[in-house]
Amino acid sequence: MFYKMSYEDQYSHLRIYFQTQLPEITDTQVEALQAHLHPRALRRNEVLIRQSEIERHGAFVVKGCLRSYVIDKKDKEHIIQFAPENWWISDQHSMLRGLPAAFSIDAVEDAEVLLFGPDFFPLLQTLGPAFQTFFHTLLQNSMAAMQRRLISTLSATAEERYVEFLQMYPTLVQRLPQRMIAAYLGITPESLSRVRKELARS
Amino acid sequence: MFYKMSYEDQYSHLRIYFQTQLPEITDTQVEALQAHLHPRALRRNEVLIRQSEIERHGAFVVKGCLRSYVIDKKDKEHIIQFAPENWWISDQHSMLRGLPAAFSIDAVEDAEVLLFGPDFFPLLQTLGPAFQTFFHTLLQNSMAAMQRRLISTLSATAEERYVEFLQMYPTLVQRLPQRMIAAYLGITPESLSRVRKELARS
DNA sequence: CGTGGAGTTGAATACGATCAACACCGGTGG
DNA sequence: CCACCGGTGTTGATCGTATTCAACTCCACG
Repeated sequence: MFYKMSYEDQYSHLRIYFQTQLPEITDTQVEALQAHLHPRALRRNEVLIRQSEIERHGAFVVKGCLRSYVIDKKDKEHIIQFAPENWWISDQHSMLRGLPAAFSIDAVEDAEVLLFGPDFFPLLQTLGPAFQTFFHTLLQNSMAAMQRRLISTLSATAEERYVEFLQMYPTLVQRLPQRMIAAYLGITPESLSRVRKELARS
Repeated sequence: MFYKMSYEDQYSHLRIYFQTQLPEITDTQVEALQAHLHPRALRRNEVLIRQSEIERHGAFVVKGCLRSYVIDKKDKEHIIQFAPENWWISDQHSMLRGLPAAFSIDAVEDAEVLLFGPDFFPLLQTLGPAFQTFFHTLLQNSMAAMQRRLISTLSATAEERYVEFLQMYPTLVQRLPQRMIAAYLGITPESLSRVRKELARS
């Protein structure tokens, strides 16, 4: 049975999120944000954005977990990002330009999200510099995280990367099937299985 | 002999850059930018930012080529980015927060740069939304490029990645020593040498 | 029930790393 | 001016890590 959170709950979740992140936020500003964020429920495996199609929205995750991923020429799946509660996930690059999405986004678990469209970013400008700084900082943090991950991919073994992943997302790990962790780390499910076996031995 | 461009030339280069990227820019705005950008000449191999140290500036490259890179625990060098003419290079994440730099930046060739400090970003806010959008877009493009590179690193062979690199930076390749291309691709110089040999055969 | 996906294990393979030797400059100092 | 030297790139032989392919178990779910 799929539990459905009420929309009021989703918005109150959003309000708490922003009040935590931006304490000086006003009720008026929260309402303006709500007006541009549309609640939607996703079932496990349900696809929100499909690679190569033009779908101009992104999501704030209220509950559950989403992922963005690509399928390469060799039909292998590569996960770019996991987005559990309170994360933003979107392909801003293509969304803002109306280009085909560079990757797919779907739900790893049953999820509740708030969708936003291209109109969301102009809205931020009207809400003052604190908001722009906030989202700019989010983007910078993503960038820094992506750089660390790239270096790790270039320099560390499968085992080292798996251990890093465990440390980085200790709670998330338990919610993800192993084949997805493997797809995130860039190794085969078989290799991950062996790595885990080896770690268990010690 | 190290040719030194006059500072006037550097600023005129900057003006042309912005007039191309943001046609509606005014002379007043360009002057405001110039006031926050400080010319500096770099010799080949000269270090601008040293990993783990707090150095609160970034650079716009007028001439020559810079690179950002990290040294991992195994003493291997990994290049994050090359920045030839008209590129911005900095560690915004640590610069804005006064944190130790996540990576080093040095000059691959003799170079002329314009340095900016943490005061540069507040300045942009005063220059209007077009500037914020412009730099936001730059950051988004970097992010998209980094994602493509991550996927490529996870899914493609050394040879495929080298060919991609050739296509992506056809002119730059000739200016870079092979060991740096190897450090960017995440392979050893020996492997790159073999890849090139193999490609030459066909 | 029983069926198909997820995870595990084994054996053979491939790709790139490592270590070592050598050729080829380009720059420096005698 | 030339001799030398360190860094760069090349080539060969060997090794290690992860992939591939295949078989099997175990649940979760219809």
